Amino acid sequence: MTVRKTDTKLPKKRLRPENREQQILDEAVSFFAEKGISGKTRELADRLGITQPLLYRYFPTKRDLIEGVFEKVYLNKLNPEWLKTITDRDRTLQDRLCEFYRSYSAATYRYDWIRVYMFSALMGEEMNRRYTKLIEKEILTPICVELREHCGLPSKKRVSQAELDHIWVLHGGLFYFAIRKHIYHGRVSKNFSVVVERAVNAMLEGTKSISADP
Amino acid sequence: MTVRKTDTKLPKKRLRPENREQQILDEAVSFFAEKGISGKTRELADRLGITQPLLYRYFPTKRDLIEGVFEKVYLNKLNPEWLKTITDRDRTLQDRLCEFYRSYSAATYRYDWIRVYMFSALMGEEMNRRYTKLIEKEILTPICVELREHCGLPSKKRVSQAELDHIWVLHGGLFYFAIRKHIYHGRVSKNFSVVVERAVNAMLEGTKSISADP
DNA sequence: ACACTAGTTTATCAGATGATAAATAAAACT
DNA sequence: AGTTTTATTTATCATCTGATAAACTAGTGT
Repeated sequence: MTVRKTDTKLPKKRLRPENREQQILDEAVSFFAEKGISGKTRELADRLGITQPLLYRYFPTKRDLIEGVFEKVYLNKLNPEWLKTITDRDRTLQDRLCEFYRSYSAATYRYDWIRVYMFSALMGEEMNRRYTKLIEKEILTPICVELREHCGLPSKKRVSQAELDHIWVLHGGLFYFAIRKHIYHGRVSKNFSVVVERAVNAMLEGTKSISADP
Repeated sequence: MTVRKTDTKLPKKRLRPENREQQILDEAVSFFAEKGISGKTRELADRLGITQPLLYRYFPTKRDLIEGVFEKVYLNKLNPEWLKTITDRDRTLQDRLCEFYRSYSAATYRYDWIRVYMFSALMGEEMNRRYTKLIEKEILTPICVELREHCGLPSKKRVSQAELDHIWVLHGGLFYFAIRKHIYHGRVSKNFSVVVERAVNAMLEGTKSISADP
């Protein structure tokens, strides 16, 4: 069977190194997000419309490419605005947390991000643990402090593991929405904001309520 | 360098097919949970102290072995007692949910289970989607019904996606505890029961509270 | 127009890996 | 004990896959 060359194939344009590297990295993120880290370099090259050895001009080993993908996904994902939002006591905590999760989810609850994140976590990548610790320190601990204030509790002692775990249930519960969507491919509400509002509202009211009596 | 045969090597006992198959399957679960689905058959055989071709006597292909692992992990994981616990209106909902999560977490929040579950999900395995739907139907929907009762709301209409998503935040939030522990290898509280109690209590109180005013 | 530079392809390797066939030996049977 | 059966190993294959080297050619400068 003869192959008809009727497809609109662009006359193989050459790219400048920096552009080609970016192009490869972009496609690699979406490729490995879909296929997992054991995705084959030849298949990635096919998607890019280039030959497999060309990858090795820009990334000496597959591991280097994967690391590029990880970096691209993990890097600069902590927006300094978030801490400001969370600690802005001129607004209600409900309001602040909803805005934070609106912004945070827009940044991270994406197909590529969620999946690469989970693949790297399963691989035991150091980068993942570092990120989780950073979230605890820069986001969850401040939320715990604000939560104390919201519940009318004193805030002298260090935020405990129990307090962190309590807020992790909300944080992880909302993250799990993205897992259900992008990893389980299950049915989820279209409007995530509504889910956030309800969950945050219930958590705040509930936590205040149970902090009162014992 | 000569190898000293000083190791206490048992004189290669033969197993009956059913025993050997079970032994392989048991080790395969823990092996693939750790290494992921791209774990090599030779390495698995090494762990078992057998040769790699022997695996193929019991499982014609690697895929068959993996499917055995999936089945072993997914099968019979839905305890009929759970539904009874959840719907037993002689007890407080707080009490019922805490007991359910105690039992549910003991059954599923295990290193092997959580990881194989996540690997299979990332592979887009049908088994995973089926399981998730089953959880929604047999566990989460009943909880939503009980939650309506708990909040003094009427329960005529069908449980909505919004209601499911709300309870998914709790369910996923608690599941996320296991993800943090077994996938992220992060620091978590020793006593999961305490986390459950607090989260369930806050959710129930909070949801009742926000169901009252609007 | 010619030569040079460097981005890209072609050809190929070496090791890994899933899988198979034949040889071996432990257990079971007579 | 001798024979048969079959669990297990040894040897090996075909293919895949990450990686390398050399050939090729589009673009650039003179």
